[in-house]
Amino acid sequence: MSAKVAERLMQILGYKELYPPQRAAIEAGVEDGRSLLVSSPTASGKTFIAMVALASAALKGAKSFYTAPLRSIATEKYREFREALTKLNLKVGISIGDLNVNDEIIVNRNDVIITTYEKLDSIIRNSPSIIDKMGSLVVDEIHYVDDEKRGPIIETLLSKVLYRSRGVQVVALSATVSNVDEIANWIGAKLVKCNWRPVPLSEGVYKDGVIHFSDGSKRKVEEVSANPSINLVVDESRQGGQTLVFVQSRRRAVQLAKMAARLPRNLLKFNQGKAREYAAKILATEGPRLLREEIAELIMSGVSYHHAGLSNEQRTLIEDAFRDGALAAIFATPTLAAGVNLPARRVVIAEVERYDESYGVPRDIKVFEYKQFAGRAGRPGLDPYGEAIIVASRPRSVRELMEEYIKAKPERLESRLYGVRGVRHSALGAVASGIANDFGSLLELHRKTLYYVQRGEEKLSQILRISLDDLVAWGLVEETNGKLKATHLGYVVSRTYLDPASVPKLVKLAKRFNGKFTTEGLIYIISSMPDMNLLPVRSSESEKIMDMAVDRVPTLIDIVDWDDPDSVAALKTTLALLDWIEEVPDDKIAETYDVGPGDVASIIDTAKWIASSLAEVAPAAGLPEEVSEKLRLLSKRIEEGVKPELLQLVEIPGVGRVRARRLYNAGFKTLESLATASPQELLRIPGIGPATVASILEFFGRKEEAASIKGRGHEGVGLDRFAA
DNA sequence: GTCGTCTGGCTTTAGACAGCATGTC
DNA sequence: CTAAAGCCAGACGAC
Repeated sequence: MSAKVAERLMQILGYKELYPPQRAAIEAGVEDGRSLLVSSPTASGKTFIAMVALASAALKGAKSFYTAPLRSIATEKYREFREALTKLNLKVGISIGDLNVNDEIIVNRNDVIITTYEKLDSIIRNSPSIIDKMGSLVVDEIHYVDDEKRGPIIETLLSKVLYRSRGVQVVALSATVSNVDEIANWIGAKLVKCNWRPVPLSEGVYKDGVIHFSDGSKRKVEEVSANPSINLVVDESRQGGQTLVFVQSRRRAVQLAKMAARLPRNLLKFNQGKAREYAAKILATEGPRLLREEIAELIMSGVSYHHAGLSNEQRTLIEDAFRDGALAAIFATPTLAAGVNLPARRVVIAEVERYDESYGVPRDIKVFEYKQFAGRAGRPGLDPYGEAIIVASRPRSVRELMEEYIKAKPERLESRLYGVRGVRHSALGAVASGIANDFGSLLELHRKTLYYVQRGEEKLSQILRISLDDLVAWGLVEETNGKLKATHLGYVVSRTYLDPASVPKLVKLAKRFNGKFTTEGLIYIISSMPDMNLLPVRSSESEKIMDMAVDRVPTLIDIVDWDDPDSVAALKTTLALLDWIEEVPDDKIAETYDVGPGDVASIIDTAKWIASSLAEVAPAAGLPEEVSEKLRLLSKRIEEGVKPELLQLVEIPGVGRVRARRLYNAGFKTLESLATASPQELLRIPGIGPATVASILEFFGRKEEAASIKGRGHEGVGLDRFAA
């Protein structure tokens, strides 16, 4: 039966024939549990190969796992897999960090489980025996091993699977890189390498009004604007196609989008009706009003920008708008290249230099990154071809860029496990979950990393020794007679998934606070943890931050190390979070701290995770129980963005911080007082409409009343200015 | 003296995973 | 280490 899996999937998906890499993968034995490394361009059908592997193993009664670097990718694949695999009577589940689910239930109830890397790592930590039931593991975007931050997770995650079970089928999917054979060797996989693309790609360099394609052909572009990228957008739009323009800074993305929007109306082709719809949807999102209006206006002109300063909702809307033909172009930072599938006929790489923080100078992007951008060119089934065009900046010659990028081979993938941070994390997880119980087994386990394959035993052993010594010194692991065992604290830290280095940092700061933990003090501790992501501090800004601190958090003045930029950034982040839980409107926060709504959302998300994790860690680290309670409360407040008195009210679906405050101020201070409120009374409160009232009534089980309210029609969303 | 413009120096610069609880988009 | 654009202060010039 297993040999038929691919055929059955073809039928389900309506495929008539397979793409070359798919055929190659079948021939190589995906259906029979062979481990594979599939290296082929974007959109060459790797998802189908993943499906075949997952389904084949699951149909034999084993658990199949699919793991990816981003929640958005995981969600996209979840929908796709569920759609197809349910028809084979397989159950598909997803477990990622922002969904409220129990991993064990998800794993037990489903045949195919979709996760992010970290989530799968965490699942394995909590129950390593899952590996024994694992039939197939698909690791998507495995080239992420080369990522400074996330790479070590993939390596050590995979090392645990490879170490514990020789039978698991690992199907690794990768973009094209030069050392694929080495990667295949690492995971013990057969290499399926293929450069075939579903849509032919032509690559070129644009300079002084002419596109020089790599095949020698040229195309003259009318210079309607002073900006080369915009000329390329207009040129493509005239031919009826869409363009993605990749830039290397947010500001640049915004600026170019605005420039394009000022173009004479007839130069860009896009669906104006749809554009209006999406502009209205953007206006209805959360976040600063000015920013929403700015994007809405841009969309009305058929363009938008796209970067991580936007909220996820806004980003998704912009992507949808592009897919729907409402936009002629998107000007994006590299987020868009890494995320969900969003192809365009033309891709413009507006600049190949990017400022590099670690060196303090601009550097050229990698060939690999260029190929990732270029991979977005050409929509399968829609475009006869795709184009990737690099814009030559003034000092660059066409030939230089052609040699350095278009004709160049992508770089090797290098292990990033050289730092102690990743190894510490992995070692603690291995010891706490019982996968390793002495230095020997720990070393054995880490021999299954790419780092070992590339750097050898000596270096690995050194890093491991240092990491272990740290863990012992911090009281997370005990080493007696060569046997390793996690302490209670070690178990807790491992389970929370915090960086083990959080512990010494927490202990040190706790001492500084001398037993007095105020709300701002705790937020500062949260912001100082190694896992926190901090708001950027401009050099001209530190004085302003100091003034605000004197005013608002005088207790922190002596705690902050003013010479340490990270400490100042933690303070800035603390102030923003404090505003958030004091119910300052989010657009006000974004403005005060000069960041986008996406940045605010990001610190909130991280802070609430760290807060609740620290609540677990604190007692184990010897801090009073009351600190834990405060942290738990704080985590809730950060999640909802409210003062303590609103925590009850925000439990109601449809009631967030704003509506809760309105209800509270109208006298409904508790759930009890709301439970018996009359609908008419509630409707009189400004900002509380029929939909909200219905939701409140439903929450209290007053179904009939809720239904009668719902019947009264909908409110407009206040988007009249865009209504034709 | 006041206003407007030019210029040179200084500043800034991408992204985003993880816990817990509960029968799940 | 190989950039480029915004911003601001100060210089300069016209009146």
